[in-house]
Amino acid sequence: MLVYTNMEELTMLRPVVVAKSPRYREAAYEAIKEAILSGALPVADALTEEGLAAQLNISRTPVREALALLEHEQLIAPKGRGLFVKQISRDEFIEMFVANEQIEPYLARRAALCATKEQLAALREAVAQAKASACEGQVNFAGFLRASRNFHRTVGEAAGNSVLTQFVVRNEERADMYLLNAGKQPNVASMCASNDEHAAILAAIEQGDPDTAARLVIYHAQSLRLRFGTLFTQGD
Amino acid sequence: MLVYTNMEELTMLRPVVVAKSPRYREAAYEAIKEAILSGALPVADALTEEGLAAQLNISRTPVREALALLEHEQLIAPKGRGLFVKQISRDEFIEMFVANEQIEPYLARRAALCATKEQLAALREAVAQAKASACEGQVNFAGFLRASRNFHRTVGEAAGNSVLTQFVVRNEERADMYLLNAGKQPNVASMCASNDEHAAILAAIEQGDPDTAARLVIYHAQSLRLRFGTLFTQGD
DNA sequence: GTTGCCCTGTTTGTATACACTAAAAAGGGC
DNA sequence: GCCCTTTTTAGTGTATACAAACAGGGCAAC
Repeated sequence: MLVYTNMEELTMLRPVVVAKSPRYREAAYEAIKEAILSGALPVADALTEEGLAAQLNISRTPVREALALLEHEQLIAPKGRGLFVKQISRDEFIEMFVANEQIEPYLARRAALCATKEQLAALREAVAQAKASACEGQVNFAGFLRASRNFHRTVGEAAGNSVLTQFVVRNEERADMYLLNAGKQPNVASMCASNDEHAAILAAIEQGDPDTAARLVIYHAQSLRLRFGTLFTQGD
Repeated sequence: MLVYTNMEELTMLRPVVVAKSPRYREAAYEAIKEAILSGALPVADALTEEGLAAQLNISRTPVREALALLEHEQLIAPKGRGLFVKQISRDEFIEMFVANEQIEPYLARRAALCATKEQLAALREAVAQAKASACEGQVNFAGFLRASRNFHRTVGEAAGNSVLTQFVVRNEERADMYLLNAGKQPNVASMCASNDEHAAILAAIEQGDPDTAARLVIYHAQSLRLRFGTLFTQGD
């Protein structure tokens, strides 16, 4: 009862060890979110409380609470009968992109002024992880996106604004869902280029150069717009 | 069972009629959130599931789910044993203030370009409501804050970015909690001045003047900083 | 008087039971 | 064979039951 065993057939949630003080709600929340963000849960299938509970080897109650949180976060949404992994629309994707564009230059600027040694190390680690997922050996798109999110999260933490950081990360989670599920997997070259831009931002932060960091973040956003091509029309 | 009756002694949640399709979770969420944002729930008292359930005349299950959502939203937080209305710290308040400062000029600019007639009417209504709560008759601080939030929410909706709008509104909800509970009630003159600035922003939006709208929003933020006085140090 | 321990009551966290709803499936008329 | 009606059934929403954790108080020992 402490570990959910993946005995079932449908989805493959990553094994999760539940903390000793049993908080199954948290564990279910993490496990389902993880499954969504790694693309393991097909968007077509309904998420039934009972099915998830069986897979996690717990009762419906904490699963239900976890689903309520995920729905609140708009990672899942009711559609007809049942809850489904949310199909992010193109318009929502653009909204989230624009939102982060407004915020991230500020965060990068602050990060260049405030980042600690540990945060710089975490940024280097995120860049390395993304590189490993995209540019070395087998391509792992979900892993690349996760590493990218960690990069942005750490920039936000370094900037010392947890409110903005959480917002940016949640936007990226949902934007990544769009990319994962909308058949928009970019080619390896794009992923590596994006990560190179992260590396450049990191360098500016390391040198404590807020203007360059902000400028590179804006350049990064412009590059992404070019890569996403037809998603954006001029003027957005 | 359809209406919670305020028979109990402790708090005074506003009467809420539950929708016909009984979704008590939603009703409980709205009722508790409403009570928090109107200052009816004292921050000192623990929110017990059973107590709230008794007041709402429903069982613990939907109350518990509503509390989980509110905790996720950081309107309430566990402290020792039990959940409490969250005491927003000065630092968090500043974070939220800075966050909105980054975003609202953009929203005002877009609103000036895109607002519909209905949205302009809603903005006028919000300004009038705030004026009525602050500058006419008995002062109603919670009502003033609610009307201000409606103003910002409508600007966001007019800008056509629901992601940013929700973020801004949630920040203001929590910032207003700080103001409500930290003994920071400004005087009537400040409230009226703030609302006059809203009226000026509205005028710029009505005239379809994005530059002026954005400039006035920035001025509004600066004015708020001055009114909050010692909360901010230079350089934030 | 103080300190440590146990007991008790309260509250949470999870499981389960039950009612109701809506989708799916079976069956019958045309 | 197709469409409409009826029945079944899968799944949700809520209530309740139960176990475990924790706080507080009382009591005894020092």
